[in-house]
Amino acid sequence: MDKKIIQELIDRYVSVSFDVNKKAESLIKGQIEEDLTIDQHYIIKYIQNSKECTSSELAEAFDVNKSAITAIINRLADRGLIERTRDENDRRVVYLTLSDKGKQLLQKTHEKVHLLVESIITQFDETEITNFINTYEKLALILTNMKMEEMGE
Amino acid sequence: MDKKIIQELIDRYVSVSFDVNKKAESLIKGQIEEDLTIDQHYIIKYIQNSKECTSSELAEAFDVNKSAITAIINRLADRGLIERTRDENDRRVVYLTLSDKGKQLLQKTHEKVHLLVESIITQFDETEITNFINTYEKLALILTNMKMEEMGE
DNA sequence: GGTGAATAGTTTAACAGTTTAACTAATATT
DNA sequence: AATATTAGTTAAACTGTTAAACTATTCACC
Repeated sequence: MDKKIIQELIDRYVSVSFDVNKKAESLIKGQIEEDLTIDQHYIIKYIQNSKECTSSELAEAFDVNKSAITAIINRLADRGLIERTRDENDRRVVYLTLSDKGKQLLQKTHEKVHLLVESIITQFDETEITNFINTYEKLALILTNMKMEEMGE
Repeated sequence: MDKKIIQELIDRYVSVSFDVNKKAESLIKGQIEEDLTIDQHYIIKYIQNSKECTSSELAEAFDVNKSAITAIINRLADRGLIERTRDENDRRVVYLTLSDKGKQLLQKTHEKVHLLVESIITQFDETEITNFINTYEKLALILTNMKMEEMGE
């Protein structure tokens, strides 16, 4: 690839990804139910989609210290959205699950976000958006590999 | 478009964008100089690229209240990275500029981030990445319009 | 089988970022 | 001239974050 073209692509990518992230985040904020923060929403969502979720897994997934997770989980547990259950075989481990209240909250937000994303996605033609998501997923894979290499060092 | 396909695309998009954001952010964190936070980095970057930057403009661009910007700018000004200058014609307005120290810091990070993004981008072929960025920019445009409609309500 | 290392999670202190509301100072409106 | 609007700051309260020290449990292995 030509050097100049690469430089231009880099600039465009850096700029557009910042832009889209900011705006998408602010749109999602608008869809979230009842005073949940965006981080709390993502934590709840992750717990729902994970089979046996632990604090360590969350810390790994969100790339923060475990104590940051403890703080968030405490707030959500205080509000009755999350429940903690000790593993009977390994009593160090605490499994996190959503309460019914937590599930309901997530469900409402999930539907709203889906509608929002749908209203955006359908403005593209199918080939374009499919290609886009395919490349996006390749990018995710590359980033995962880079992170793993970084860990391995 | 078929309903099922749309649903699948939505799920994939929501999932992959979360994934890429988390990982990209953590990679960028690793490139930032001297204890700047990622928000501080983006603020400095924005000030550099804007002609006559004010707190109000930053608050708009980052979608937060002006008082949040004041707090960040205070910290950066205390460290001598940013300077404030009052507008002589409208003395309510304060222009924000980078000090030499601030510019140097940004430059170093900028180079590192560029190298990082370059090492990623060059793993794709030119057509694919160009198409990807084109679509990404369309998406940015759609989100901008949605935000503007929201404001207009 | 007991000792030391590793693991899961919590606590605490300190700080960054955020919102809301009240405020100051300057400019615009009428 | 009086009133409203605008730019920015301050203060209080909260969320998210790290680093370091801690508890409780399990693992390794001699």
